[in-house]
Amino acid sequence: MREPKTTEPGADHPKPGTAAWWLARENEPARPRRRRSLTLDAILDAAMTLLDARGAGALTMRNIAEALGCTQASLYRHVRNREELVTLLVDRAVSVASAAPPEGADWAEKAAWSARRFREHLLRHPGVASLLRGTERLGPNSLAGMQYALGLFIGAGLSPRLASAAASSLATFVLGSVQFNLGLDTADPEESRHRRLLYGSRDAGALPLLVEHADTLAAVTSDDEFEFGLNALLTGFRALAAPS
Amino acid sequence: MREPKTTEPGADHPKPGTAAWWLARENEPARPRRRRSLTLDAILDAAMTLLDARGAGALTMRNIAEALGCTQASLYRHVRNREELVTLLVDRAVSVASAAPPEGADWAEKAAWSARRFREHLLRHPGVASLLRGTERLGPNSLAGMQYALGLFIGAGLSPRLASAAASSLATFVLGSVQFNLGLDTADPEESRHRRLLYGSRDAGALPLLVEHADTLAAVTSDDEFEFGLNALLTGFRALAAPS
DNA sequence: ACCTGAACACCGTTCAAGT
DNA sequence: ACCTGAACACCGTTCAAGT
Repeated sequence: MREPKTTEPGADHPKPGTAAWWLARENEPARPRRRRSLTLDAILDAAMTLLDARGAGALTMRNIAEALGCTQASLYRHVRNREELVTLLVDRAVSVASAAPPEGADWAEKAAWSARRFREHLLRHPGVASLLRGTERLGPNSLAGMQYALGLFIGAGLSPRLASAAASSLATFVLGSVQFNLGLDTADPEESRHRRLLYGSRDAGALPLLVEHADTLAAVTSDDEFEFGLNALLTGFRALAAPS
Repeated sequence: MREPKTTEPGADHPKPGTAAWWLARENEPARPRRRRSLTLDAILDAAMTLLDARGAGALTMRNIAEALGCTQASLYRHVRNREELVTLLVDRAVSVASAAPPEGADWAEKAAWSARRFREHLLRHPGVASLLRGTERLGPNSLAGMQYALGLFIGAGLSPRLASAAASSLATFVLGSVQFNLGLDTADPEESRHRRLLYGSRDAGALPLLVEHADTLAAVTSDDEFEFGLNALLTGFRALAAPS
């Protein structure tokens, strides 16, 4: 947001989160292992604590520095800018995705289990969900999740290409369903009541279905939506995997 | 973000985008129709122009005011805060969703047409896509889209409840697939090359499928992902609508 | 009744100067 | 080599004062 005056931003360095950036990162000359009081891990830990405790709005360089007892400027010794910090934080926060589902289940049950688990993790850490867009999923933890999903869908009979599309679709759906309901407690009876009022008071000529089914629509929770969509996606995967 | 010192934010007024907020909005005493040089519509027009031309990062109260030739403070006479402005802007920018698909197509083809059209609209206006989260979809234009989708899925044989879940799932998927690839041109050969390098250079012990299929995976575009996921979702809807 | 000017409390980022 | 202090150019929001 605060770009330097003369140079194009990112002309020198790839944008955090891109493949080029992750690649460049591991080819860097392995930070001189001096006695450092401040480490990248400590910064990310502090950032994660802050994010969980006070939300994405409180994730500022000043607050992170304060939590660590250093100055803002010190952070820039470990991180090129805030975007880079967020990219690293998000990949780290997403490690749960590679937890192993119960053995003995078929591929669809395993995929559903992982998707639900990922969603629950994000619901417990809404700050992470709110940061988890734009940023591409190419960090080590995201890649581990991708490897797992690929194995599942290839095992189900999809080509590597389609398995990749299936894995992305599922991740997109999980993330989208959390983000689209962020800060919106659809299970809250007060919110549900307001939605019923809103639907019911629309113009019945223009929006007849909303008016007619106001009660039903207002009662649908984001859990319902998620379960239905997950079910539909996996059913679709199964159909598309079956030999035509 | 800048909350007043003593009072809880939103203790007085509902959060922009919630059902309660949209309801409260239309019950307000219909702004005294004086000669006003500055109107809400003009503000939203300027904001939209700014958003398209310079992106979400440039959508500041200062820039909007400058474009209109007024001071920042004047904006607050028409809008309670920036969040409210964004909520109104997003609903307005989403009106395209209610365009009518070709007649004579079946419900699944119509749904696919609308989904593609919505996605293309968002891809052409990435600024809108980047703002279109959190904010719930309860504005007039969102509701029009919902009415349309409900009609489609009820016509396909789903109950109103499931039709609502289907409509939400589809919207979630479209939005998620755009946001998840924001600023990431998967069709860019340079980006694709970097992804191939990244996948190919992983540890073959831990991530064998990524290494083995690096070429294939790097070639998958976000268009491919979207088409596959859309197809899967609609196939799933069809299966779940059919009498078991 | 409407709009402005000026301030307030914040941001991310940089960099000379200290140790 | 590492960290600090202090600044710079921005934010959103408020409010007394003007017209």
